[in-house]
Amino acid sequence: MKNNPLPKPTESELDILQILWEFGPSTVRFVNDHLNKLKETGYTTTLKIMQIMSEKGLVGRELSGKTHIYEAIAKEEATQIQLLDRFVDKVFKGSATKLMLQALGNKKSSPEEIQQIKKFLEDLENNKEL
Amino acid sequence: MKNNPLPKPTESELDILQILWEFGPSTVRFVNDHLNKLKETGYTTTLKIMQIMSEKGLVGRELSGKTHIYEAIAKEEATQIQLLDRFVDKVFKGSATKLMLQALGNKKSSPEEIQQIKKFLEDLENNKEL
DNA sequence: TGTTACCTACGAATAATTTCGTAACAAATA
DNA sequence: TATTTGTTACGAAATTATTCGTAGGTAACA
Repeated sequence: MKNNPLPKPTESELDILQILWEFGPSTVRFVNDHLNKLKETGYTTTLKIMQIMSEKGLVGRELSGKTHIYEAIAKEEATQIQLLDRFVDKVFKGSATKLMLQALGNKKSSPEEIQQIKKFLEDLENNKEL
Repeated sequence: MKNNPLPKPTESELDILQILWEFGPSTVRFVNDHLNKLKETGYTTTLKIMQIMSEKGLVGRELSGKTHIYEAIAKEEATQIQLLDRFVDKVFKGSATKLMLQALGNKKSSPEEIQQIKKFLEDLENNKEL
């Protein structure tokens, strides 16, 4: 039971977190079934990784009957921000603007999404506190 | 001398690419010195990774006297886009918009940068071809 | 009861990445 | 000439992440 900042999840761990974030507390069986829609993964592989995540504090678990129910402790937004920060530094030398222009130029956004972003930018300009 | 798509660079390889992108063709010594401003790294470690990058085709090299001059073959923008695509999929389930709102909300952008992004968005709306 | 079906725990194999020691060579230098 | 310095090549150790086999348990069930 450490009290340290949560470690950066590995790729496999992130796959599992995505499922826990989307569906809430789940069994290994449930997570593994969903994982297998994405990529072939053995049950004990998923189990092992979830056990490791539990040791790291990324997830919590409780016994329900004979099986464990796992729950994400790492929160979705906080994890995204943590990874985004690292990524911007590593790949865009810290320039979030560069990243955004690149993302905008490359991935197609719908007119609605563009509106959404514009609105957000205007809010940002009008009110520095968000 | 393969003709395949360039592989995704590892983290260490990316550190080296950043230096080659910034300073142009360089020796191992030069790259290692710059790397050491970022993190302690032995000379032969850097050499080894650059040799591997050469095998993978991420960099080219030519002999100049007795030392090699290395040059990035993987281009900066193309590499950033490649990594960004993967990242958006993995971390934001493919939603570039979500990523941008997060990046905007978290990293502080200057008014000039916000203007730049707004202008870009307007161009996007007016003219789908950029 | 015995067989099947699930579950956990855990060690170990595999794979991918990073680090570094050592050898060999050549050029500069004391 | 002998030593120091700087280079490449290469193998292998170390580290980190992933995968999986196997053992042991319990519950359902034929």
